[in-house]
Amino acid sequence: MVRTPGRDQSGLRKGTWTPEEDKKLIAYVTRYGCWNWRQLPRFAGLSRCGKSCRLRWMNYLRPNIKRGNYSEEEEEIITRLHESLGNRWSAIAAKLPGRTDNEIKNHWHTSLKKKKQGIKPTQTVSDTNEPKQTENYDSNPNNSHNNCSNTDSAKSVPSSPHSSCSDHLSSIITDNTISSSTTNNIDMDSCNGTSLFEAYEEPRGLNFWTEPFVADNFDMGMNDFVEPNNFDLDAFYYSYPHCYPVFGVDQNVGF
DNA sequence: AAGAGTTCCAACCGCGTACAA
DNA sequence: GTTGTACGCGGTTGGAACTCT
Repeated sequence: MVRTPGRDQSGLRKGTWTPEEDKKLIAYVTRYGCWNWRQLPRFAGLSRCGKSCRLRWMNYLRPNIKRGNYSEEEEEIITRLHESLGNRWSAIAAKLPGRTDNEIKNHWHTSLKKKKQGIKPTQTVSDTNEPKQTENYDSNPNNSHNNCSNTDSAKSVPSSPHSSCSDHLSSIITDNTISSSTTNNIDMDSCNGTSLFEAYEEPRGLNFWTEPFVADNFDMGMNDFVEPNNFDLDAFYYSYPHCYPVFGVDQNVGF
């Protein structure tokens, strides 16, 4: 499922994102917003192309992203919209708060298309009572803060089992820098009617409004990224359980 | 137990569009 | 009108996880 990390000809990293890279990207975007995706990785201390950063943020790290099982209601909406819009996944995603076009596209090809064609989709782990262990954020059974378990009980409620997780995320890192500087990039509709501004809490004494982008690390070099004050990795993984490392870290470490 | 086949989804790639110079 | 740059979208792929034989 994950791609082998590698580098392209220009030395930029490719493949799976590491938790460290995620951390850098989130820390940077939540503080400064995505003012220029092409330049962003350089200032964020990432050896990635801007396109890759944008994709990672939009499809995985962005607040309010709903992950996991689709409710029947959501599937119905997707099917209906696909009939009218065709493969315009971004347009469909715009109607489904918290879902990304990529995720919808994948779900369509793996499940809904077959359902529509009358083919019973192959039963997968997610269709059973067994939580799929490959998801980072569900891989730690001892994570007492992870309320986003992929259990079947979630199927009985309209929203995704991960919605609570997303809500939690948004309340913690919802960011007016993002909102103000990237209105084109952040789908405001995906906030379930709650403005990113409204839920925003000033993180750890930082004032995003009074601290200009050029603040402390504008003139830094490629690898001189300075994390926001008192960046706490534990707090980070608490807020972003789905970024919890899959490899190289003791999965049984609870929060 | 082990190898083969299948499924799923994160990530990549290329193209089209928008916009500024 | 042309060119260059940046972004967004949709199609495709890589490979781990899972299932089957």
